[in-house]
Amino acid sequence: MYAYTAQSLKAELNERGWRMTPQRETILDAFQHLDEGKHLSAEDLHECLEQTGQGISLSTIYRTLKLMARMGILRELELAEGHKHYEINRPYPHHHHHLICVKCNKTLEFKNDTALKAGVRQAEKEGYHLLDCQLTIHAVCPSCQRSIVPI
Amino acid sequence: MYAYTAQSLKAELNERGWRMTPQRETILDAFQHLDEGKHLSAEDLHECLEQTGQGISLSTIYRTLKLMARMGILRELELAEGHKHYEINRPYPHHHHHLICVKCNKTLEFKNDTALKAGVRQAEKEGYHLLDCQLTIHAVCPSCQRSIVPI
DNA sequence: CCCTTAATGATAATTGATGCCGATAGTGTT
DNA sequence: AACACTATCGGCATCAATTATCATTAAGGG
Ligand SMILES: [Zn+2]
Ligand SMILES: [Zn+2]
Ligand SMILES: [Zn+2]
Ligand SMILES: [Zn+2]
Repeated sequence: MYAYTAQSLKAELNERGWRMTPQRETILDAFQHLDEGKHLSAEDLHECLEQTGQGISLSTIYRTLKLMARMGILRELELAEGHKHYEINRPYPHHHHHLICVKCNKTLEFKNDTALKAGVRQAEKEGYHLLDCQLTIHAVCPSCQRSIVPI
Repeated sequence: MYAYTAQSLKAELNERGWRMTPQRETILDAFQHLDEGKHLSAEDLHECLEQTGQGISLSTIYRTLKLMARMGILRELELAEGHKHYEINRPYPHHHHHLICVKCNKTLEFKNDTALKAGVRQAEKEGYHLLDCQLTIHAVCPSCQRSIVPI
């Protein structure tokens, strides 16, 4: 969980016999310039890059998101919309968690070092190499509690 | 997050103008008798009930799992296999979290009251009605760290 | 017991994600 | 700088998990 640059990503890829490509750099760059609190799905990213004239095929987007998540560069989030979202995996003290309303899908971010430390400690204890640690809260937000809409 | 019975489920459903059905009771019962550490997908549950002669259509299974998750009776888990898993949402001190190897999908359960409390406190602070709180750790297990298989 | 309508079951449709393959282009080497 | 090797790309076909549809059934309140 450290901050990646195009250079350090290339180094890590080459070390494993893999390659740096313009597409991978573009995608890393997109996430590095994404505002805190924003999360992109594969489709989101695809459209977003299309609009800035940096179009990348959807296949490559899916492949790269999965690759970067498994390298620990991106966090794979299961919010409440039926598909994965991604954000860059910033180290402490930027690390945060998510509070999700299951009715309206509104998502709040919050920080909690205790939970983070608990995750780090548990991974260490079991000898696991940590990639990401997220405290996810499913709940009903105040306005949805008042609404009469079923479930 | 309290322990449901067929009676209390019926009461809560009726209160919202919904109905208790044999299928819903069967599914609640299946999860209540599931060993700790077991997680079922919709397909798993479908086959499992089929074998004990309590067959329920897959449509109803999907509908009921989603309903119960949104009522807070079941926890919806995003493990590492591309489809959702469910388990009953037991209150403290049975409440637990998951440590997942992203390479082999092996999943360990562990308890951590600190993380649970942090989640409860955060939900309260924002005025959210808590349904579930899970600390999910994505990592690489010791044996997968030694393996040469790419990512 | 009856009426209203929520819920079921069977099937079709959707869709997020992956597999495939010929074409392209990084990387290490000569 | 040119080359060889092969990882990666783009476009498209495919898969599998989930959702939508709708006629039929049955729960629950009066
Ligand atoms: Zn976030
Ligand atoms: Zn809400
Ligand atoms: Zn569990
Ligand atoms: Zn593993």
